[in-house]
Amino acid sequence: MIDRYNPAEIEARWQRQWEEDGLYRALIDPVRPKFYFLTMLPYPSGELHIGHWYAMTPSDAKARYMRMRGYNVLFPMGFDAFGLPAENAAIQRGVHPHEWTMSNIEKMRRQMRSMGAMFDWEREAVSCDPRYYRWTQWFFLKLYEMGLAYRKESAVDFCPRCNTTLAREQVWGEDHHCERCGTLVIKKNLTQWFFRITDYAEELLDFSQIEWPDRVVAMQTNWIGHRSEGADVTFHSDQGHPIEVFTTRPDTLWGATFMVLAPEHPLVEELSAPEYRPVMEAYRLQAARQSEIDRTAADREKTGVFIGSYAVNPVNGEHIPIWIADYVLMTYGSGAIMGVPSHDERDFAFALKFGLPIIPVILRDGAPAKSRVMAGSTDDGLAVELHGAGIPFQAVDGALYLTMTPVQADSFVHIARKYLRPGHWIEVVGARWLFIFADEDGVEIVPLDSTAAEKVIISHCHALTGGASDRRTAMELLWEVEFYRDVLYHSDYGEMIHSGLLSGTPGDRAKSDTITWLDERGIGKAAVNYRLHDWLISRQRYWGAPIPMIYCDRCGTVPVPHEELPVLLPEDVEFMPTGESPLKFHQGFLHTTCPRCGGPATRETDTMDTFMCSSWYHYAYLSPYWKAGQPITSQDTPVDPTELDYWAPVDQYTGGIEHATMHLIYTRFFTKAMRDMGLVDFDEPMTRLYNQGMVLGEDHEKMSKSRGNVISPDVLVKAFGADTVRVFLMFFARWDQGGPWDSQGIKGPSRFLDDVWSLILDPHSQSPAGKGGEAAVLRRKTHQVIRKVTEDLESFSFNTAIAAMMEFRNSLRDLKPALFGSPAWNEAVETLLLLLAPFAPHICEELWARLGKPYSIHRQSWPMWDPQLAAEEMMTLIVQVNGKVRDRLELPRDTSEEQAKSLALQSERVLRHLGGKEPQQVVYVPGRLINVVV
RNA sequence: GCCGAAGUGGCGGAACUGGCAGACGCGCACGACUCAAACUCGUGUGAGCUUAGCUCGUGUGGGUUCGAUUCCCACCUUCGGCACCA
Repeated sequence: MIDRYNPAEIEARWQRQWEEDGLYRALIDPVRPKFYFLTMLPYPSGELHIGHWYAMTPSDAKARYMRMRGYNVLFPMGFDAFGLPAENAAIQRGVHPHEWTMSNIEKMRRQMRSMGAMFDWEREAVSCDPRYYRWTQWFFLKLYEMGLAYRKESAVDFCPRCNTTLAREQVWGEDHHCERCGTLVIKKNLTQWFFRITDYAEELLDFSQIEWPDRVVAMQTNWIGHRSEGADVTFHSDQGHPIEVFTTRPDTLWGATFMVLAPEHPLVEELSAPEYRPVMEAYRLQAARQSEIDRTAADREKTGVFIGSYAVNPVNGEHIPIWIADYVLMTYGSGAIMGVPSHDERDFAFALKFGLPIIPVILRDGAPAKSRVMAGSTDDGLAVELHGAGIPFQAVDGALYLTMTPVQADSFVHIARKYLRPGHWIEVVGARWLFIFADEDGVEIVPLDSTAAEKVIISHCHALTGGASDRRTAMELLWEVEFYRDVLYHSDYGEMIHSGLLSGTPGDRAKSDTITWLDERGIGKAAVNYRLHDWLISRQRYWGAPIPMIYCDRCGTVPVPHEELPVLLPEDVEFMPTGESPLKFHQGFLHTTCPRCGGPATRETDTMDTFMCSSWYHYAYLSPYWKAGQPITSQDTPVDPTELDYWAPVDQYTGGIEHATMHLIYTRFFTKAMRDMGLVDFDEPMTRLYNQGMVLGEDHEKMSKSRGNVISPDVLVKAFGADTVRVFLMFFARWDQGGPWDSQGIKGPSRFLDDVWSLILDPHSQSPAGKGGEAAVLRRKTHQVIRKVTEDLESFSFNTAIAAMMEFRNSLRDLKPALFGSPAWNEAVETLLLLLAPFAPHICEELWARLGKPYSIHRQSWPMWDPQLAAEEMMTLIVQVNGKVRDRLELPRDTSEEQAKSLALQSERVLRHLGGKEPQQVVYVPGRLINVVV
C-alpha cells in the first residue's frame, strides 16, 4: 500500500510552488497568440460564496485549456470595492468602510487562492484604491470634455424616516418601503450628473461585432427600446414656464386639447394652483408608491388630476388645461406630453373619461363620413330627395343611417339643412366633422374644428335636449352612438385638417412638413427618443469615487484639473444618516478654491455610481494603478498603451445573467466613448460572452442566510479538497443552467479523483499481459476521450467532459490487469492527466510529477487525437421493424449496404416480427440502422 | 399582454444534423470484505404485464416522417426579461 490521496497536503504545496515560480504570470509575448479571458470581479462582501466558485472555477478550467492550446492567456482578478454595504457596516458597526472593505478583500484573496485558479495576482486591481479611482475620475473629466456629462434635476428614492436617499435595491416590496425601517419611500428631486449614453443608443443596438448569447442581445434590445422619431415642442404655461414635450406625431399638434405631466415632473410643484395642491399632493404620493412595480394590465383604467393651470398651444394659441397622470412616465421623453385625444389611444381614453374636448385634426384615408338622422327631426321628403341625389342610407325605426363618400357628405349637408326641423340637429362625422343646428331663426352649421367650436356645439346640444344632458363633450355624445364608433378615433397618418396654414398637407408629408414649420418658428425641433435614458451616476454617498467637479460663484461649474487628481476621499467623516453625502458636512473637503479664478468654491459632494468603476476594470488589469505616484495630464492614458494594444479587447467574458442590462450596457458605452477619445481602435469591450447559471440550495431555493441553505466552500475544501469541489461544480449541472446543490452527489467526483490516484499509483501485481486486442481497444478509447473532452471544453460543456473522463476511468479499471505498465497504458494515464489538469490542477500536477514527467503539467500542450485511432472498427447496426428496435448486428465497419440488409432480413427476431409478410421498404442509414417496413 | 428559455427514471443530468431514450454520477437493493459499521469491491436498478418475451414511456393533444426528446401546430406549467414609450 502506498500513500493515499491527501488533497490538503498536495494542494497547499503546489499552490505555494506555483506562486514561487510565477507559473501564471501573463506577460506580453509577441510569438504566441493572446487570449484575454475575463470573469466578472466580485464585490468584497466578506466571504467567498459557493457562487463565486461556480462562476470562477469553470472559467479557470477553460482558461487553463486555452493556455494548453498554445495561447498566451491573461486571467486576472480584482475587486469591485466601492459600494453600499461598506457604508452600512460603518453606520451599523462603526467600522470605517475602508477598513471593512480591505479586511474583506484580504480574507477573500486567501479564500480565492484555495481554488487553485490561474489568476495573475500581479495584475490585481481594487477599485477603491486612490490609484484606481484617480483614473475613474479622469474618465469623468474626459466624458465631461466631450460633452457627454451634464447636470440636471432628477428624482431619487428617499426615506423620510432615515432621512437618506436610497439605492434602487434598498427599496423593497410593492408598496415601496425602506429596507431598514419599513417607512414608505418618497421621491425627491436633486440636481445630479448624467452621462449621455443615449447618444450611443443606435450603436448599442448593433450587436454585429460580438458573439453574445441571444438572450443577452434580446434583453439589451428590449432595454434600449426602439428608435422613436419625432419632435421636441415647447409649450408655455400661462405664467410663462416653458414645458417641453416629446411627440412622434407633431402633425397632430393642432389637436392637443390638454397637457399631461408625469406626477414627479419638477414643474408640477410650481404649476399647481393653491386650491389644487391637496389633490395634487395626494395623487403624487399614490403614484410615487406604485410606480414601476406591478403596473399589471396595460389597459387599466386611466387616472389623473387637473392641477389648476393652463398652457398655451404654441401653434394655435389655445389655452389647454394641465393635468398630472401616471400614464406619463418621467423616465421617457421629457416627462410631459401634449394630449391629442383624437389620434392617440391613451389620450382618447383619458379625455373621454375626464370630459376633455376631442378635436379631430387628421383625416383617415378612405374613411367614410357617417350621419344618423333621428326619427322626427326632419320634414317629410328627405328620404326621397336623398334617394334622388344618389346618397345611400338605411332606415331603421324611422331613423336614417348614412355612410357616405366625402362628396356625398357635402351634398347631404346641403340637402339636410333644408329638411331639419327647428329644435333638432344632425351631425356628420368621419370624413367630415360638423353639426347642423336648426332653431326658429334658421339653420347654423358648426364645424368641430377647435375647442371654441366644441364648446358652442355642446352648449347647443344641451340647450336642445333641455339642459338635462350630462354629456360633457361632443365626442362623449357621439361615442354613445354605436354606428359612429369606428370613425371617431384613429391614429393613422392622413391629410391634416383644422390645422391652420398646414391644413391640407397630405399624410406622407404631414410629419416632416410640420417639423420644418415648427423649426422655422422656433417652437420645436426634430428629436429622437429611446426607452433607454441617460445614465444617472450621482450617488449621495461617501463610499465611492468623488465626482471631480467644483462649483464657483463666479465661474460656475469648473472641472478639477487633471493634474490635481485624485480628489481624495477624506477618511475622517461622520457616518450619520443625514440624507446627503457625508462629504457635504466635511468642511475640509467641501471648501476649496476655484481652479480658474482662485476664489472660494465648493466641491461636488456626490460620488460616482460603482458601475463606473466596473465599466473599465478590464482595462485597469492590463497595467494596474498605471502611473501611480506620478502626476497626470489630460493627454495621459489610463492604461499602458503597450499592454492595451496587446491584450485588448477581452476575448472571452463570463459572468451572471443579472448583469445583462446594466453593467454590460455601461461597459459597451464606455468602450465606444474611449474609441471616440482615441484610446482604443475597436468598438466592443468583450468579443464573446458566456453566462453561467446559479447554484441553488439543496431545497431548490436560492441560497440565503435566512433560509439556512448556504453552502460554504471553505468547509467543502477542508472535507474533500479543492480539486473535488471544482470537479463537482463542473459536473453536477450544465454550467449555463446551474441547479440545486447535492451534498451526496459530491461523492461521485471524490471517488473519481481517488480512483485516478490509485489507478496510476497502485502497482498491479500481474505483469502486463499486453494482448494486442486490448491495447488497441485502450488506444481507441484514449483517442476518443481526447476528442470528446476537447469538443466539450470548446462549448463550455464541462459536465459531459467530466462524464467522459469518468467513463474512461471505468475502462481503465477494467483494462488495468491486462495492460498496466504497457505503452498503451502509459499513453492512457498520461492523457487522462493532461485532460483532467484544467479541472483538477493540483492532483494532476502531483501525479504528473510522480510519473517523473517534467514540471509543470500546466505548461504541457493539450493532447491531440488521432482520428484513425479513435475510429471504431466495428459498428452496431440497429435493426428495426416498423420503427421498433428488434435486433442489433455487430458488423465490421466496411460491411456493404447489401450485406447488411441481407443479414438483417435473415435475423430470427426480424423474421418473427415480419410474421411472414414481405418487406415493402428497407431503410438503410449507413453505420446506424436498418428499418424494415411492412 | 409581449419577448425569450425550460419541462426526460427516486434525484442531478446525457442524447451529434430526425436514427438504440436514460450516458455519467447520486441514491437504492442484493452480495463480498468486516466481530460490526463506515470505506472499498461486485451485480442489479424507467414503468407495467400473462416476464425466453411483450406493451407503455421524454409536460398535454394533434401533425409531418419508414422512424420524433429532436421538426411543425395548438395548449398547460415553471422561470427570466419587458410592460401605458407619447
